[in-house]
Amino acid sequence: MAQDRAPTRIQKKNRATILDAALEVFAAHGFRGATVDQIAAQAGLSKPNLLYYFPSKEAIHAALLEGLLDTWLDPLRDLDAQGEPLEEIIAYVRRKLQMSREFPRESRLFANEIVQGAPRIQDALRHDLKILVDEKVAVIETWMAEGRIARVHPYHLIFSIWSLTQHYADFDVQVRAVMGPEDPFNSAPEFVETLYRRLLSPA
Amino acid sequence: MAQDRAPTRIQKKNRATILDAALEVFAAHGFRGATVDQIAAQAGLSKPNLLYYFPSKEAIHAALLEGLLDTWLDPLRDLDAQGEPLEEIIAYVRRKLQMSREFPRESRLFANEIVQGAPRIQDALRHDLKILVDEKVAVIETWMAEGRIARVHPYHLIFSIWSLTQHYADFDVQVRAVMGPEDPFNSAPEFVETLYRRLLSPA
DNA sequence: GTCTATAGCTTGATAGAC
DNA sequence: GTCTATCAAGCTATAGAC
Repeated sequence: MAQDRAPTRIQKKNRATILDAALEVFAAHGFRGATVDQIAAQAGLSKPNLLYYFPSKEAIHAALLEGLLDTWLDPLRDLDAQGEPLEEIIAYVRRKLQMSREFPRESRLFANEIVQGAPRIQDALRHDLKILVDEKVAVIETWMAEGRIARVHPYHLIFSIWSLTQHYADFDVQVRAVMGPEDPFNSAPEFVETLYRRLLSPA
Repeated sequence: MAQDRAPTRIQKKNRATILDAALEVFAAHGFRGATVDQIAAQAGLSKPNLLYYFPSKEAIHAALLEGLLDTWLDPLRDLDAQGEPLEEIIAYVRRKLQMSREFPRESRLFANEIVQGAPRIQDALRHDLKILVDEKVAVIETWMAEGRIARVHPYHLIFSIWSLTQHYADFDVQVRAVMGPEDPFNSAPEFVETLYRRLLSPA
């Protein structure tokens, strides 16, 4: 921030514009592949002006990741231990798929980071992410023990939901290259719902 | 190549060493994030010596991708229309998971490329990949029409196999951050096999 | 707050000795 | 075939005018 006072409207607006531009560029080229020039051009600002709002390229990237991990995990947080097990999980899958559709850039930003070894968010994965997943795995295990959903490895169940749903954002070009003009998001929801109903319906 | 004659043993060995080093570095940092210096160091050569074997960084990357797409699709090519449908698909999933375990660097090389829009292999995706997938989708649709496996969207079925199996290579750090010391590959095969048996067993 | 100009570094690739 | 030295371009970040 340029000053210690509360940000003005212009400052808020410019920071938001920069972050949106940076999301676009980082998602498409990775941290190293993105240049400050590209981000500035995308944001409609000069390079020094952009660096007036953020001290460095690194700082822009960090600001993006920090805000995003929380948002990204919201659908899992909403998984309700008091709800009907199968429907809760299906609803989680649907929310996750919807995020891939609405926020593919955010998904690819994370994908870039994690494929390359998560050098900047490994701590967050080991702490925040692990704690949340462990908590929800406990819920799922209870449901399985009560025979309300079929028994499968709960961690792999969650990984499968992540991989399946994020695939449509992260590997979008490949999916579309194979499917042609048909929009994958038209048919994906029904497929994933069928998959998890058959996998988890009590025997 | 340095000369037009057939490569000597030393040339072959050095080219192989360079490609292996480049795979390591490109997989970990992406094309733009990798430097020729890093690759040379990893290969135990000087930078000019490396560029004696390949004309440019671009050429090394292209050589890697070219050789790899074929290998990567071999498991799908092996899907046999004459075999027992469910067992053929399960065997495909197992082979694919095994490749993620044995060749995680190759998986991440592709992941980096595709997440960033596949600028260098989009043509191969639209031609070679699409042709192969369309052919195998036809086989799967026949099986479904004959009632030998349950009916699901065949393209999404294949995407699900790719995403599920490659997730263990591409998102390895995240998987391990969540699961802790336990090796995900110990329990993954059983999970994916269960998943596809329940999804595809005829009603 | 925003710009032009530029410092200072990293990187891909080449020259030329051995 | 392999090296040291180096060039030219591209990059992040800053200086300083307005």
